[in-house]
Parts: sequence; C-alpha cells; structure tokens
Amino acid sequence: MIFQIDFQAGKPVYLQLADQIRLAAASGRLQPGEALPALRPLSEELRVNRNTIAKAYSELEAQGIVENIQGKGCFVKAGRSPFSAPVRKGMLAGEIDAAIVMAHHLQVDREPFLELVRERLDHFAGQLNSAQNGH
Amino acid sequence: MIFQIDFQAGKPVYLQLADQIRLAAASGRLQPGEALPALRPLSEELRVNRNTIAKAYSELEAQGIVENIQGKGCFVKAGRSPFSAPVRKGMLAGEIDAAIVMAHHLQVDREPFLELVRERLDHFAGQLNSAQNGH
Amino acid sequence: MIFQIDFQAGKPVYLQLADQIRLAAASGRLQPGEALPALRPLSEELRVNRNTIAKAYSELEAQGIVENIQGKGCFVKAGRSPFSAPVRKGMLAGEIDAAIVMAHHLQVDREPFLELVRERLDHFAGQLNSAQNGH
Amino acid sequence: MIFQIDFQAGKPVYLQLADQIRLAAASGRLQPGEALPALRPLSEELRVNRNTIAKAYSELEAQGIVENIQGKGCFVKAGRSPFSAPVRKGMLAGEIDAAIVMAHHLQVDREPFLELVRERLDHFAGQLNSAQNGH
DNA sequence: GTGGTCTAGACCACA
DNA sequence: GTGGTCTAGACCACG
Repeated sequence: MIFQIDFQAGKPVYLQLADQIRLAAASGRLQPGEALPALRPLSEELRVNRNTIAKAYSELEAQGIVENIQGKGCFVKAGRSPFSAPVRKGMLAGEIDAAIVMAHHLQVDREPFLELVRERLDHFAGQLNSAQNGH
Repeated sequence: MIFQIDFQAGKPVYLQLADQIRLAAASGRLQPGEALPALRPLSEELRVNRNTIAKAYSELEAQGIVENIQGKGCFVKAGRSPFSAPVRKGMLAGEIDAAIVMAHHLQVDREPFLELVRERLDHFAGQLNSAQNGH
Repeated sequence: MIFQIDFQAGKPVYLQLADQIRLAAASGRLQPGEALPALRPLSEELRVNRNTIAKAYSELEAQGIVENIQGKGCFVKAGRSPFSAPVRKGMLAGEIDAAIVMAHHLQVDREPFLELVRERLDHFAGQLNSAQNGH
Repeated sequence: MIFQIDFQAGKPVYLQLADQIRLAAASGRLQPGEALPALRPLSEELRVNRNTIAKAYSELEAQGIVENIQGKGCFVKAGRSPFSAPVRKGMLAGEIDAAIVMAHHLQVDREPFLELVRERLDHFAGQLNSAQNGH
C-alpha cells in the first residue's frame, strides 16, 4: 500500500490519507479484514505526525469503513454502511451534484457526462474483478 | 439573480456563493459583460458579512471568470473554459470517481446510482429552465 | 451550562464532556439551534486543552447531535439520527445490555429493574416538559 | 463454562471476559468456591494472550468477586453484593439513564424502548436457563 | 472573534 | 509492539 501526500494541496493531510484508503477499500485493493499500516511506521514514512494518521483512521472508523482495535491495529471492515437510506441518498446526491456542477462549468452536456459516468463505473468494476480474482 | 446560502452545510459560505456564480456564468444564466450584484445590497439580502461576498468575487476573479473593476463593480468575462478536452475529462473523472467510491461504501449499486445521477441532472435542468424563463 | 470534569475518573475527559452535552441535549436543557460554549473560553474555564474540547465537539458532530461551523461556533442540531434502524437498535441494545448485566450483578430482578426503568423514563419526560414550557 | 469474545467490539478483551464471569457469578451460574478455568487452557481456547486472562482475573479479584491463590488457581468467593439498596439503585439508574439518553437521540420512543428492554431481558434469561440446564 | 489543522512529545491502556 | 489521550503551542480559514 503506497500513499501519496501533497502538502501544497490545501486539502488537509488527514483527509488526503482517508480518501486514498477509502478508494483502496472501495476498489478492492484493500480486502475486508486486512490490516492498515501501524501509526508509527506510517508517520515516519510519510513524514507526518502520528496524531495526523490517527485522525485519518478515526475519520474512517466513524464512517464505518475500518475498525481500530487497541493494541492490535486498524482493520478494514466488511459490514454494511450504518447510515439510513435517506441519509445515504443525501450524502451521495451531494457528491453527484459536485460533479454535475463541474460538468456545467466545463460545458460538458448531459449525454457526454452520462457516458463518462458509465465509463468510470466500468473502470471500477474492472478493478474490483481483478482484485477479487487475484486474491 | 437568486442565491441560496446554507449555513449548516459545512461548506464555506464564500465558496457556496462562488460556485453558484460560476455555475450561472457557465450555463449562460449570467451573460458576458453582465454586472454581479453590488457588495452592500447582496450582503444585506443574504445576511452575510461584506468581506465574505468580496472574498467570493476575488475567488472568481482569480479563476478568470469575472473582472473586478475598482469603483464600478464586478463583471462577467467572456471567453470559454480555457481547458482542453482531455484535461476537462480528467477533472470531471476525479469528481465522478469520488461519487462512485462513496456509492460503493454506501452499498448503492450501478443502476440505482445511475438513476440518482439522472435524477440530479433533471433537478439541475429544471432549476436552469425556470431561471431562464424568469429572466 | 455548567460542566463537571473528574480528572481522576479514568474516563477520557473528552467523553465526559460529550456525555454531559448529549445528556443536556436529550433532556431539553440545550435547545436545538442553541450555541455551545466557544472552545477557548471553555478550555480556560475547565483547565483543559482546547484540542480536548474540540475532540468532544467533533465526537458529537459525528453522532449527528451538534454541528460545527467554522468561524461561527458549535450548534445543537434538531435533525433526526443519521443511522439506519437496525444499527440504531443495535447501539441501543448494547447500552441496555450494560444496564441488565449490572442489574444481574447487583441482584436486582426483572420486575424491580423494569420498575426502575419506568421511573427513570418518567424522570426524563418530566425534565423535557419543564424545559419546553420554560422556553 | 463457555465464554464469547468479540475482537471487533471495541471493548477491551479482558473486560469482556471479566464482565461475563461477573455475570455468571452473580446469577449463580458459577457457585461460590468453584474454580475458574486455568490460565493456559483458557488462553488457548479463546486464542487470547495469557496476560489478558490474568488481567481479567486480577480485575475480578480487585472487585472482591474471586480469590486468586498462588499455585492453586482462581476461586469464586461467597458473599453477596456489598452495596446497600440505595447505592445499588443509584448505580443502576446511571446505566439506565445512559440508555435512555441514547434512545432519545436515536428517536426511539417510550414504548418501543420498553419493548426492547423486555426483549433483551428475555434474551439474557434464555441464555441463563440454557446454561443452567446444560450444567 | 470563531473552529480546523498540524506538530512534538508525554503518558497510559491493551495484547 | 499496538492505538488512545492529553498538553502546549503554532498557523490557517472563516465571518
């Protein structure tokens, strides 16, 4: 598992980390039950304070994506999302709206946009399949 | 010109405003050369500090979307999006991927996801139509 | 709003604080929309680091009980719980089990236990009523 | 004697074990004078470090529930709960209040809450019965 | 003024 | 060894 932190990005370091782990878990590169890197080694590797890594892991734990166990480590969870259906739909709609607004701004119309969405969905489906077969 | 600010959204107010103006300019709701509302009236209408409005306008000027002219006001610039097609597709793919990753963690499958995307596209299309008719 | 921190309790300070605020919000002493104390003044009053207060507020935000807004403060939310019904039931069952196990240990039988539960429910209902009438 | 450890629960393993023994002793499942399982076999059965089992037994000894005798083992002590009725009621009320506060935030009303309490009581009663019959 | 992020370093709880 | 908590103090983003 390789992480890439951009200290110039303005985006908080702990969110960059959390996003990358969330992506890895979603795409199957991190399998359920797999352990994340320990706090101390990772903090040295990334030249980041240990508390910052811990904050990223806590963020993911609050979202039900990983589980932190004292004295053992941090593990990817398999379980379902703990949020209710309307809340899930609202969270997702917010992310989708961000993409739609950017499409408007970039003068990408409805059909090319939907085509790109399908393309990215296929891309992720392919990643997931190869991750499962390679496991 | 109507703006909608959500103080509970977590997103900075000046960014909410800038995003809405950017969208309006990109979709033709605001025509090139058209003036943006003056700072003071808008700050009273939205019950927001004048500095916050000014910050939104500065943000847009830095992005080349509007032009701030001392003592006259803030005007929408002409000129299309300066990004090439592949660059635009790449930017958009990043936003779309974020939504897809979240959908995966929220256990929303391909078809319900695409349905929600179409729903949000319709939602925005409706907003734009009613805004243009009221123009 | 008065808070009481016990540094000898073993229980983390940030959880003591979060529990007291959760209790105040549940019993109506803190009304929806009401602001919590600012980080800096409260940290001086309680002789606790500002980050510790911030952690308590973040904990409550993750649970959907309050909302932190940059530059404005921390406010009690009115909205519904963001968790799905089975997750809510599971969380609640865990709390109830803790009470039942203690009742077993304290040799309190089923009927006296249920009586005490009803007594505490009445107690809270009374608090809520007086808080709403006094508001 | 059967124990159930949940490594994903967030609750420390030694406390899970101590709570289960405390419950068993309080409910008569473990009789006064009876020996607790030896450290080594139990640590292998539960796939837990021996130190963790030892810590659980120490915890119980500190609470006056068992007696650790060097070289012989760990035995359940006689003696009822040493707390007076009002103290016991107060301790229990604290636990019950925690559940009621959570129920309020999770939007669970009085009747469904009482129903869930009865359900959990039945659940525990069933566990105790099957354990005693299997004895 | 508000809260958010990050660092450096300490001590504790757990396995 | 693991993660959890807390402190002290710095700088940034926001209104």
